[in-house]
Amino acid sequence: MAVSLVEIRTQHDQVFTENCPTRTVLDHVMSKWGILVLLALSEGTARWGQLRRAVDGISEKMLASTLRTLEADGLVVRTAYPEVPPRVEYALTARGDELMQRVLPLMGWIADNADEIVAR
Amino acid sequence: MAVSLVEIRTQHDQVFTENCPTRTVLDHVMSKWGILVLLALSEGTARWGQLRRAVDGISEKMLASTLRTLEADGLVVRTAYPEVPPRVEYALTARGDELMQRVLPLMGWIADNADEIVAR
DNA sequence: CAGAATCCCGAATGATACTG
DNA sequence: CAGTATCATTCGGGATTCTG
Repeated sequence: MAVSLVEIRTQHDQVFTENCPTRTVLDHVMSKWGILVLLALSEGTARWGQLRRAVDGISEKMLASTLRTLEADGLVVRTAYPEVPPRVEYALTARGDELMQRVLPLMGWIADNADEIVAR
Repeated sequence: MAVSLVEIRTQHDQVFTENCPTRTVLDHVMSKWGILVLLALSEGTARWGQLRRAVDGISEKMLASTLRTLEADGLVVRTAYPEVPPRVEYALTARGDELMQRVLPLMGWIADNADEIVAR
């Protein structure tokens, strides 16, 4: 796995420039809510209401639009069950799970170091 | 190292809630420009002009404010040399470097998968 | 060269109310 | 329960100009 920017560049000539697909993915995944929704889903399948409570502070509007973006990116799957009352479940796709394997160590580090960083 | 949200929670009771320091760090590091500036610096020390060119599309205003935020967070050091014309160098701190060790695998994965994700 | 200061617009976000 | 619709608002961020 590439562990330096130089290595990444050896395999991609146009990385992280404007209009590069990587910028789009960055915007979706690293967005304020995107990463928190993905984080919540990293624990497993969750329903709309669960996500709303798990992602502290998110509005219904932002949860909806974030989920739609992540679903369009193929990182999240939405499953609606034809029941009354309605039940809808969200889960990571295989690709989403792969992504979160890279994100979780980062989130762990942030959780460990946030106090010191913000304190200064 | 923590590799799941459950593990992270065992060590931190208030993780990723609103008003939690982690949210602040997330906003700084995962911001549109923050991560790209950090990425550019992961290759080593760089001057203002180099950063401006390395981070494609960034305005002077955003470069300045991003650098100030990252410096205040202790992730970047600024060194000004008392010369004419002025020379200023930016570099990752030890903490910044530690952070980027977690970020780079993620960026590599994004570079590898961005095309497929956006194509859909 | 390396910024700081100002002005300003539009997209992103939030709050609220409503619906299948 | 799981959303959508609408409106009000903020503020990220670009363009421009100026300075040590």
